[in-house]
Amino acid sequence: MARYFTTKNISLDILRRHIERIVTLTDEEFSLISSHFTAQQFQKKQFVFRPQERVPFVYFILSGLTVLVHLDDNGQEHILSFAMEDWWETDLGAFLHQRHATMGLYCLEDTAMLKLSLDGYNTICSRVPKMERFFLAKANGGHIASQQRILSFQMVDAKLRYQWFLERYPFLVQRISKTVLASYLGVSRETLSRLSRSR
Amino acid sequence: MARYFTTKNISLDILRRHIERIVTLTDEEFSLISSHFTAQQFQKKQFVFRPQERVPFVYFILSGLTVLVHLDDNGQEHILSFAMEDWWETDLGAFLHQRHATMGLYCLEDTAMLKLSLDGYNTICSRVPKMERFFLAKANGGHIASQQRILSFQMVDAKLRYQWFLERYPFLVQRISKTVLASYLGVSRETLSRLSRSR
DNA sequence: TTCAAATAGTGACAAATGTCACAAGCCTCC
DNA sequence: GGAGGCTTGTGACATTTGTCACTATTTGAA
Repeated sequence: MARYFTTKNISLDILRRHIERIVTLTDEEFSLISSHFTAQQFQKKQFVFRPQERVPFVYFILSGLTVLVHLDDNGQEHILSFAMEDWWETDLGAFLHQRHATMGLYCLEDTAMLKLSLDGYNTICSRVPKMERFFLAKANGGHIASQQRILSFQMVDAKLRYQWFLERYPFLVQRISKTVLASYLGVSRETLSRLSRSR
Repeated sequence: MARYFTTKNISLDILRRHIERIVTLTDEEFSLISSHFTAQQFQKKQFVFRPQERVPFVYFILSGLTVLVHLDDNGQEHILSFAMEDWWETDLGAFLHQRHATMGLYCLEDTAMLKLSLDGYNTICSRVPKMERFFLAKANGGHIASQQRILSFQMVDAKLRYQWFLERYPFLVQRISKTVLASYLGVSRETLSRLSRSR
């Protein structure tokens, strides 16, 4: 039991440091905020949520590695984004509008998260208004990152996208399979295999 | 002069209705908000801002049609998004972080806008905190739209992207050239030409 | 350890797309 | 009305990428 509380407190420390990079908080404010988060663990190859399910939470990742995955009509998987330590992830549309998920959140590694419900999210925003600024900063950051990724699809061929990925996320390349990387880059596994050979 | 004020007031009515779809405002709140906006007109083929320039404003479009364009090292243009009546547009990264633009905002038609500076944006957010919720809603909407577009690049070939565009934006198809559409879809002009022929 | 499943590499071929070149049609401005 | 510019369509060909089939290697679980 002691171990449990220790772990939980460490998690909350990580969360607080993360938030305070954007807005500063009093102890009271943070204790109100943190009361809405719940810790949860997932194992490698587990889904946090699947397509078609409800998505009651947004997840703050403490450790591990997940992918946000879309399955198309042919059963093919497409990876929208990776999320790891210190990142927030969810199916944003499904979470905010309380709809069924169009994507799934899948763990590539054992992953520890703090989850926050929409109610908790709204309560936090109304009780600690500056948290709206925090979430706004995160949303803007996500939007900017998505635009960069759109550009990478329009501008450059698969080979250059691969090289960019190597430069930008060298630490990730170690942790994921080529199949997963191919799905993120939007090319077939075979094509990626040839790209990594020819340069 | 009378004409000018009339036009301006109509513009502000549009803005108010737009905001009040998300949050309700008192007259005092709206007058504080609107005092930070300035009307500006652009002609067809004009740049609102170019790559490498500063982007001091976010723009709310009253009428007309613009594209957010990126120029790559080969001088090729790639269209990130269209923006028309009732949409917000800017180079978000450049605006928020006061950096040089990586994209340009170009008018495909004569366009009327209301512009808002970062100072004005921050003032509005601190004086009328619920506006932070409004901007958060817009940012989230933009993020969700960008993710959809990433999926469209990963999932489907150019032909299907073209058909989706036809279904989703039939009104836009009337207003833009095939060359511009090709750049948005991420294919060459010639390929698009062949797609529209074969169905 | 051993066997099955997952992962990765590769060759052959087909399909999709880009690039280059050219011509036809349309619009605008003088 | 004509000249020039912009847009569009199209053919020929090269390149890229996907798909399929097969094999080798690694991983994981019994």
